[in-house]
Amino acid sequence: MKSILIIEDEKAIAELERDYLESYGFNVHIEGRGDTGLQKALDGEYDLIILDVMLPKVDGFEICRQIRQASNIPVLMVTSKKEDIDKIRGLGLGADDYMTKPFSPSELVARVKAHLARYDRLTADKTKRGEHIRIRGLFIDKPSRRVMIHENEAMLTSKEYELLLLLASHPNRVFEKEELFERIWGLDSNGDAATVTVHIRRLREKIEHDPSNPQYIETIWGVGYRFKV
Amino acid sequence: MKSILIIEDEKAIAELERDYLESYGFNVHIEGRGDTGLQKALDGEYDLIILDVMLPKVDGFEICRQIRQASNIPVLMVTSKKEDIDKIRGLGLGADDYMTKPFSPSELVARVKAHLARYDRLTADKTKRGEHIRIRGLFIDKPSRRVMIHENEAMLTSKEYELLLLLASHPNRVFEKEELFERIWGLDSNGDAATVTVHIRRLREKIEHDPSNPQYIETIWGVGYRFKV
DNA sequence: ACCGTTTCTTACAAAATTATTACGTTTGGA
DNA sequence: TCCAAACGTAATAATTTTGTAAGAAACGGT
Repeated sequence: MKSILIIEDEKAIAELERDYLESYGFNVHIEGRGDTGLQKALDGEYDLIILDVMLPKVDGFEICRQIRQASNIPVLMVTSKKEDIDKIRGLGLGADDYMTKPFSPSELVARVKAHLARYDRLTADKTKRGEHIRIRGLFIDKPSRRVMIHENEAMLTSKEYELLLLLASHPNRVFEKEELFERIWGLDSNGDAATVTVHIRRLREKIEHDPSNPQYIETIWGVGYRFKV
Repeated sequence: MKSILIIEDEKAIAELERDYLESYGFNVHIEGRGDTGLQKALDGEYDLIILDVMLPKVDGFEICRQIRQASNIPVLMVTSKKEDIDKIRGLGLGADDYMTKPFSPSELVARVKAHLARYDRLTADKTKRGEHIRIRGLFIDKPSRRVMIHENEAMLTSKEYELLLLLASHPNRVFEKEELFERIWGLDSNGDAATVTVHIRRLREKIEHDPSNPQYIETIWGVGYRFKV
């Protein structure tokens, strides 16, 4: 779940925003002052910050500048004065968006979603080409050895991961059980290929919606398995 | 110099945009049709695309979708129909911004600049720059080699600091124990990787709230460790 | 539809890996 | 030089993963 920090001294506005955002499944925290807000913002625990311009102690411009020193997370500035907009732009603070009060809550949610999506898109991009595999609802990130199945992380053991990676790296190719065993367990290993069956089963348990009717790893009778695409 | 592609069938509008953008030092190219525009867009020679929704041959929605398959460059959609805005959002095309005609040229330039700046900001290599790292409640200051954990300084020893820095410099990446040992102790070192285990333990003792349920440094069974983010 | 073969599925025990603690040695600063 | 902190090693405990076996189910050819 994404977390949003609202730095806003008008309690009524802040709570309205919070209620709306929470109803869309966001995790929301409110800070009423500039100084404490800045501290929270720099904690790095939030995915997006909604920042009022006029604040006690430290104003929104300064907070935005300081956030940008430390991170690139989306900052959405809010103001009631139209002339602030030019100032935000002119100062080159690096705010991602700005809205003038009053604004509709649905407009706020739409923008928040858009910014979060873009941020994910652009920062996920640093995973260079070939460092991850995406096939249907399955996502394999090699550097982190993580596997996501429809947004949820599948906690695979070492052997399960290697098995999946090998299969998914060669979509549709059929691997004999013996080959799988040799490539993952090693040529010298003394076990037998029945082990593969059990591991395939355990893997399916974790990545398939219905392990008995697998969508990803298909059994090729009398031969072995393949990753279906 | 940044290059901008305008895909727009109304010549007058396109040329107005072009003149204005050029006066701000941008390199501008105009395409009047959807199909040729898409081709140009996929060429990868532009830094930003201004995209009209209603176009001959292929419409703006489709172009946007296809651009997003291939890259993350900023796409600014333009339309004269207000209801298109909701459509752009609803479809989740990944457009970065949208403007309704008529709009002021200075507004256009301001947005273009903002999107280009953000894109540069987010795609710049993260690990290179920065004297410090901030992830969740953890703060690592490289010049002073100090580590703060939720406002409190953690007194790390040399090896502990190097371990943490290496891990935190590559968030989520899994390091094998052997690699950690080699990179911190040196290739020539005669010890073994079990040492890493003990140091990880000591490090956790200092930075984790509950060292037995680590929030930062995760164990990857059978492989090594990684800094979780 | 039957039968031999292959795979699925489950449960349990063995094996491997990491966590944790303790202790002796080394290092660097006072 | 002395002392305290840092470090490496080893032994043990705790935990997770893995291999094996055995009965059930599914398949394919006849």
